[in-house]
Amino acid sequence: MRHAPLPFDFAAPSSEIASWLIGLTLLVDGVGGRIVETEAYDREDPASHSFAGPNPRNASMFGPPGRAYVYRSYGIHWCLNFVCREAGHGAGVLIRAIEPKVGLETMRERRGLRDERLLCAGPGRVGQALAITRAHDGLRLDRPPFRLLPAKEPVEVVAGPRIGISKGRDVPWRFGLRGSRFLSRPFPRGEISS
DNA sequence: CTTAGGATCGCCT
DNA sequence: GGCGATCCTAAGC
Repeated sequence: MRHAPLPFDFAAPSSEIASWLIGLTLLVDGVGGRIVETEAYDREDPASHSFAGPNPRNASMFGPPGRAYVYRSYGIHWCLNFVCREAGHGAGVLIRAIEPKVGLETMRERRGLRDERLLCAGPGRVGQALAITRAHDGLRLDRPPFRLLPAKEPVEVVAGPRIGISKGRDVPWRFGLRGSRFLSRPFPRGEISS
């Protein structure tokens, strides 16, 4: 597939942006790697934090696009999203897995692990490896500490059902880099590619 | 390989 | 009081 040029328009639908992000490099304070797994969420989406309307936790999801929405998962993990659509809409893309490339030792220390494969294989692990906290909530993605870099080569993107949700399993809004060994989980065989 | 339980917080009914 | 856009560890097959 072909990537949208950077900087692309975060006002696009979250399902499109989620697939565009696969293969791009994300750095936070110079640490990170290649995005290999994302999930899209939208307002009319029972699995989305925005489904029930604005509240203090999800406020930045209803803010301007192109910013971070950071939430606390299960009271323990920090998870990073990119806000999509127009301000007030309530859409976003969850960054679920990254192929570690830059700052490997920093990420190993933060995670307390050596195994590269497990450093960023899941949204909570990404948060820990990139030291995401509430302080990042609402920050612009086109400025430090964030950096989003274009892919060097075209990538093959696969899609499938989202993980860890009970409602909204019907839409294939999980996207991944085909064949990557850094996914949080493998994609079901024979899934759609683009 | 799969399954089960605990940690721990914010918003919901 | 219940339930998550999760992860880790331990135990079972």
